[in-house]
Amino acid sequence: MNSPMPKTPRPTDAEIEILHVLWDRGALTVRQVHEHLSRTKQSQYTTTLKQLQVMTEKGLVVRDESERSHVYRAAVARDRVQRQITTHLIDRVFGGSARGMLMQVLGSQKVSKKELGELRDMIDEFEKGQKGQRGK
Amino acid sequence: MNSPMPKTPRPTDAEIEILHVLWDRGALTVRQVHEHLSRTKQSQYTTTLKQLQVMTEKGLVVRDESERSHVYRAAVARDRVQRQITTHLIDRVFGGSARGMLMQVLGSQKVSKKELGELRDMIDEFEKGQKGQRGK
DNA sequence: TTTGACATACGATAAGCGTCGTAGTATTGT
DNA sequence: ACAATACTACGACGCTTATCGTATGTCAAA
Repeated sequence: MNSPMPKTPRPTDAEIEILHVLWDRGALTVRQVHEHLSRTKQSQYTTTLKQLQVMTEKGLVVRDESERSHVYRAAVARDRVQRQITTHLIDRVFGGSARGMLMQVLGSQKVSKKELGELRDMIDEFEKGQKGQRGK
Repeated sequence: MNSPMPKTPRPTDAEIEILHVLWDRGALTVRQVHEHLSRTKQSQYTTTLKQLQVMTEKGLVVRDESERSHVYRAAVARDRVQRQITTHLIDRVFGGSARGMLMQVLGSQKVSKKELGELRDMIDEFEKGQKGQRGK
């Protein structure tokens, strides 16, 4: 059988920034994407254009060329990318231990008390839902 | 007051691989580091050497040149780097939401049932320990 | 119909990363 | 003493990322 999933490359930081815009707003023209980016950072229009063109080649976005102003939309799902990158981080930085990474996040100041409560609820959910999951 | 923390740059993937060796084994010569790396990947000795030299300039490792074979050790703590990189990921990929990232990890198949239990214990720990933490 | 606003295409550049070869110097074994 | 061995320094190369300028095409308004 041939490869079922061409498997897009991990997006770079700049690419993720663009993907966030597309994930949030759907299909946009280059100008619209550039508009949103300009709120935070400052860059030239052609930079955004070029970025989108490269991302098209990588398969990260798809382009509708039927109109004069091409319309782009994300070709990769947000949670797919989030998982892809997170998995890579766990492997490289935490030696493959998801538990190690969770401890790190819990230990840092990035999670509030309220969020801890929510998190425990989530865990209860998962424990209930997934019975015989493959353990590591 | 002057800058209190020179703040080392985020290590690259290749650099992290080397740091793991140093973190696990303490102070090593280039040859020793290269030995360990050779178990997994295949590369030339001078590649490891150059890498270590660059890392020295970046402040990621420190070098003892008193002997002919220089001895390197990590200049950045493992958990510091782990936090640094994880924080960056949360910011760029999850829009600053640690909770979002935790959900992603919990949702993926990377955490076994047993680990979920451990994780809840950890949460209880943290909830008990840190009373008035600054919420997000 | 000419001109200006707006699009895309594409080449160029600078910086960073990973990799290696080669040169030069010191150490050691015969 | 000298050849083989081991070590560091360093330049170079190919690749990717991020950024931009310029060329060129299109369309509508004056």
